[in-house]
Amino acid sequence: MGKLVLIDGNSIAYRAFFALPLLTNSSGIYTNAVYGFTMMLLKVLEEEKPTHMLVAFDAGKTTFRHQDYQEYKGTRQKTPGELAEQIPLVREMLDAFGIRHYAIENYEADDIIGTLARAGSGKDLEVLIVSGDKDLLQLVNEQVNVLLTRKGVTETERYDRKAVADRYGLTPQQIIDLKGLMGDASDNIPGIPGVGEKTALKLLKQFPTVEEIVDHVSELPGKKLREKVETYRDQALLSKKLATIYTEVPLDLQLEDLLLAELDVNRIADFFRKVEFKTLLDRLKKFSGADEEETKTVCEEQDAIESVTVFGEEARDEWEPFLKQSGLALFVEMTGENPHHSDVIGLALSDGEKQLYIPIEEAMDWQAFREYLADGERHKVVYDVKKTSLALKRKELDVAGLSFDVLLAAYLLDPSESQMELNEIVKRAEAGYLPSDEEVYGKGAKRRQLQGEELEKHLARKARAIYQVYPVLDRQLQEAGLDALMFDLEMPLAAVLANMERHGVLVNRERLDELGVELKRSMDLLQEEIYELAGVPFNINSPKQLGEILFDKLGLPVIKKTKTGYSTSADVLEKLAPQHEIVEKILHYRQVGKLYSTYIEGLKKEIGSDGKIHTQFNQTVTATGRLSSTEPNLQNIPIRMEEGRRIRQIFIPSEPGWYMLSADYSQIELRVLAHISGDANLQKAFKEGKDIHTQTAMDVFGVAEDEVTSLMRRQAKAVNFGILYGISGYGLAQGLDIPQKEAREFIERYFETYPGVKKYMDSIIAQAKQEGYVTTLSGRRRYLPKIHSRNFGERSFAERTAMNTPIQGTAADIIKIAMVRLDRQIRERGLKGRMLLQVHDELILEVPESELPAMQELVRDVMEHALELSVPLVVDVNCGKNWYEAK
DNA sequence: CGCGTCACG
DNA sequence: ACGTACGTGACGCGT
Repeated sequence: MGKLVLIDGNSIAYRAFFALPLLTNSSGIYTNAVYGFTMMLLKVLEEEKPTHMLVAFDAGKTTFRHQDYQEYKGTRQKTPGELAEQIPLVREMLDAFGIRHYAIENYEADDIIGTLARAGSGKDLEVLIVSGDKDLLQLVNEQVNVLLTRKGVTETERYDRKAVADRYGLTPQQIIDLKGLMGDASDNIPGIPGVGEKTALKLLKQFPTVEEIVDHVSELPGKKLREKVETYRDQALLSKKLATIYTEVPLDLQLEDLLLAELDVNRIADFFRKVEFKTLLDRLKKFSGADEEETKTVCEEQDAIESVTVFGEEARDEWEPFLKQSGLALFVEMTGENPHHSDVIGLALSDGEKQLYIPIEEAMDWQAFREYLADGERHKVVYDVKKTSLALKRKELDVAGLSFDVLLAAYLLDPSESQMELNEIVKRAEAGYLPSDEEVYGKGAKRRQLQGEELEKHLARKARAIYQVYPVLDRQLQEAGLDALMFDLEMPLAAVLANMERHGVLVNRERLDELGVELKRSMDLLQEEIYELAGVPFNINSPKQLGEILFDKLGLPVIKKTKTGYSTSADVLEKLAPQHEIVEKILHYRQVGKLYSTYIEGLKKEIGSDGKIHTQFNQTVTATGRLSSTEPNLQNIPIRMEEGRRIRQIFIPSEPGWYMLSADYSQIELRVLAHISGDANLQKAFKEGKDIHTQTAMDVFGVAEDEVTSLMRRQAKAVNFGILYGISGYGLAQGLDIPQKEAREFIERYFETYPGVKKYMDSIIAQAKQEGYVTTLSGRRRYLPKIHSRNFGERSFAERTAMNTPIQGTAADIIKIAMVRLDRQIRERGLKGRMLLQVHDELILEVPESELPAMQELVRDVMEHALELSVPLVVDVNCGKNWYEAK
């Protein structure tokens, strides 16, 4: 029996376009949709082994559906130009594969697919439909399955009758009824207003079709619902009709026309070369009969390393000219992930043709190499500059001229993909092929250290990949206007961070132990009391067991549920506190338990033999441009509650008589908002040095300063936070624990007071839709493909992100600029004090007593003038004998 | 290894 | 009707 695969061309191209970053090839042509489409196609060919195939496209703007309903797809946004221009290329690609594509006036791709699916199953073919559109599910039957894209283009979900039933509780035919009732915003199909998926499914459980539902209106539950169904009866029937795929399109092709011929690998390879899909050339192998000379050479060229030399003493003279070059790629291999606790194994260098592997002992013993490393004039390209320099400094090798980090470049080009592996970067840049670390090293327990030739070859391969990917990324950075951010900010910052990490923060071990004993005692006591009140001992840390005790045994009311059972989160427990004295004890136990396990035991494990903690500041993780901190995370040390705040007492200066100095920006994000929104009122408040939350309370509640109650200020503060996060009535209601209606009124009044902010929020969303990304003041980008999503939740999330990212990201830019400048100033002035930590809007330094006045002034000056905004930046500086006291 | 929870800005 | 506040990382539990 044969297999017919039918692809919804527009849908897949659209998915591919938004799933992949908007990358161009060297002639400036956008190719992301073609690339994604091709990936999907290769996957289907590989996994499904079809005998027949067709890709259906929509033809013109109007279809037979417009006769019934003129507004059909009336709200649909215009296809972005960057996508539209790729459609002819998609057709060209299909031609290269010898795959038929088809469009016909007056009908949509769906109808072509429907017609052929019926024809195919009539001819005893197994049929598989590939689309991103759930509507196609209506075509499912015993012979017809649907493959829906889930995330991106290559992650898919297969639907047969059972899968449709599991997901919707409906038969495939009823998908039409579902849409008839709930409508479809993206196609502008109205359905019944006020009926969503939930209500529609409920109705369809009662009666199987729209027709029967409207015929039995009187038997439906709820007066409102009956009225709605009654009023919109015809609209529902029309909607169903619109949603129904027409399966009798007059097609001028036969099933035989869709028969797949053997792939013409050369023709495909020509196309791939034309559009510069270098990595896809590799995958072609699987389809070719190995004797295809051309592709074979291309592929082998790409993954085989012929020339790797392992450095030995005898070769020293021979390799010295190699080291004279500037622009070599350098990769350093360590025994583990954490550069503070791992050892260096060896290094690999590449000039794109020759690769040299040097075991670390040899490297340290080779003078010419030491000179090469230390020479800032000879540039080195690396993957992860911070880790590389930490590794080399650990071996007391001087290093200079690490001038391009492909990891940082990849991050700036698309910060949504956190900590990209080298093979990912190479794949995206279409600059060759590299296996993933997981493939090479194995994962979990199977992870192993490579040895001998395997190690040498792999590192050589990595070094060469770095060399090859560098020019691509360098050009992409320039094209995106991200080069200044790269070379003037992130690269210099990496060096600053490396020094902070390497120096570490000294811990007062004695104080840590004291606090530990105290917390443990408190925990044991609370545990006893909780067991007593519960009448039975249980694991308080298990949400499952705790839920059973609170809600089953003690019968407390269930306020919120999670996927897996009762919610026992703090906000739920706070509401239950008045009902039973056990609740307060549990809250306290949780708090103390957290402090003990994360901050006492957790930090203890991280103290090194030098008595210090060396965190890692990750520069390529967050989507907004902030840093993150791991192993341990020193950016979330408690401060809000006094009990936890004392943890800060354990962090002390590393030299006797020195002080901890903390400098934090006051309201930096709201000031950034005032600047970028240009709102006159908000700017005025900051220029006059007002307490911003009090000012907001005065404006929003229309009262004088002395009439602002603490409740009003608290609520105004929550509104200000909400604004920064991309406000919604629901979110603010949650934050303040008030009805949504009230929250919406607050927001409305806020926007009346600060109309510039409202204007900014609207325009930034429009901009995100237009450009596909948003930027910070320094031009840092974040792509938001989901801003076009037809899924409300996804789209709303993208919109909030569009509002928040420029604010959070600009604040991140500002403190990063300050750090680079402060570091330079400290060195130029020959000061001994040094930066230790950064906590998003705060810098922590350790400083000798004699430098305190100068350093306070310097830090404040540098931080306040990192970027000149239309409102002043204000920095508070404090110092003390430990971090706790520097408040 | 995913989930719930909670620490921070 | 939809279903979230934005950005992170670490811990303990239980599959």
